[in-house]
Amino acid sequence: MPYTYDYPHPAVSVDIAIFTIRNDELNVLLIKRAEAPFRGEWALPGGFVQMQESLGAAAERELLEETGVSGVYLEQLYTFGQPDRDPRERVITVAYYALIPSDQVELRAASDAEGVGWFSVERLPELAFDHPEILETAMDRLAAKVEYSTIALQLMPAAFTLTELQNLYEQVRREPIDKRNFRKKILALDVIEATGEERREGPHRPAKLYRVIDRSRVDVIK
Amino acid sequence: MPYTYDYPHPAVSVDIAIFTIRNDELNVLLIKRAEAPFRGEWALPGGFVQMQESLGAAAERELLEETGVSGVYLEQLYTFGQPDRDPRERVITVAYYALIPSDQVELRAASDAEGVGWFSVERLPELAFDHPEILETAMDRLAAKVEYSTIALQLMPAAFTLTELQNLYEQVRREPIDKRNFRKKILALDVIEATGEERREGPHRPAKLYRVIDRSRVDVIK
DNA sequence: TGACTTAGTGTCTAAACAACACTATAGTTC
DNA sequence: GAACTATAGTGTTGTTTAGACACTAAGTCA
Repeated sequence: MPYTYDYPHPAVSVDIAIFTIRNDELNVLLIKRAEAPFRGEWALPGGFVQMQESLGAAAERELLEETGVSGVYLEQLYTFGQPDRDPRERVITVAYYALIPSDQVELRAASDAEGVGWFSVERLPELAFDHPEILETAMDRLAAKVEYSTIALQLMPAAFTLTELQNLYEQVRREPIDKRNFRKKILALDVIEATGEERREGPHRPAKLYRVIDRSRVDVIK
Repeated sequence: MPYTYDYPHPAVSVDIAIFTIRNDELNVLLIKRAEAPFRGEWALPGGFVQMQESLGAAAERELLEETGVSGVYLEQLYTFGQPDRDPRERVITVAYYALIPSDQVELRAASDAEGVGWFSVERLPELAFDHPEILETAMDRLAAKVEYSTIALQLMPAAFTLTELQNLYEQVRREPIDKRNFRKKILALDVIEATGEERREGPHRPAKLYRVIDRSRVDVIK
């Protein structure tokens, strides 16, 4: 059943950079393309926007399909529309990025399901289309927001140590942070609290565990 | 000549919030709609993206058509795609905003040409479509960027006084600024310099004039 | 020449940020 | 059980930045 218009229309898709933390490293979810173009190459998950759904709803739908999660941090990133970015037809893509707490990652995607994989942002494969540019834009946005908001907490699991949190900040910012200054600052924000538990692992002093006080909030700081 | 696709495609447009300063007030350019829907109401200038042009090129084209200017600050803002935002068909719009130095405004739009007008952002008319939301988003972005960059200088003419510049900051931020602190801070950035001229107007001490050192640069500060 | 109006200038206090090193506590080894 | 190892945890000081605050300067005009 064909759809006909008086003048040409582009296709519109959403693509999502889905981040989480695995093995203390920032990871992004990629899909192995099963069809041409770029068959066999890795790409950001995405799909076409349905006519009756909003852009945000399309992004949520893609996120749910690929990871099984919903209700996590999801933000529109940028819209990419170079005329030749897809060799088949003109496709304009509205890119989003999502942050998933590392304990909410479904086994479906976490296990090495065929054609889906988590990749450390330090060791990315070749990407299809203009997805390298999209992913770079997402990482730049994330790095910028980490500086002036509490967005990084959206990646933390239900309980975590301050060392793990500092490690995330250091990865995103790509530079080391002083331990004492970091703890002073993050605790002064009053956005995390000690759970009272601690984690023992290895021949050294156990670390206190913390939780995010209000997961639904991302504060702008300063 | 109809264009046919196997599945439905939305239309894609760009809309631009074009800002300048007129009479010491932040102004935005609006177009009076000549056709339905929202005939006779004011709207942001915009149009459909051509199949062979990039999104940025479409925005530049619209900007040039409406104001006669090019080469000014132009940035993608956000993409709006609620399914019902246009009653005719599904239209997804990629919004941009532009900043025009107040001495580059062409008479065409500056004069009260039929169907085009500059409006103070303090006294806006009713707007068509979801353009109130788009314009609010643009003003929020501008206010945010003024805080941490030198973007405000993109609105200043070739020569201006520090009082005029401070006045712009106060309007965008919607709160008064201390004159001495403002001058200290802006001069310490080393992005403007005295022209050596001064402006005499009215029964009081003349004001020194300044110019932007490098118009093409927008620095992120701090 | 005095009144009026906007331009222009400096100091002090408080807060935020950056640099910096040692003690605590668990597990493991001998 | 003493010594070793590895990571957790903790304060102070100097520097920089931000904010509060009031008077003098230099034109025009009556």
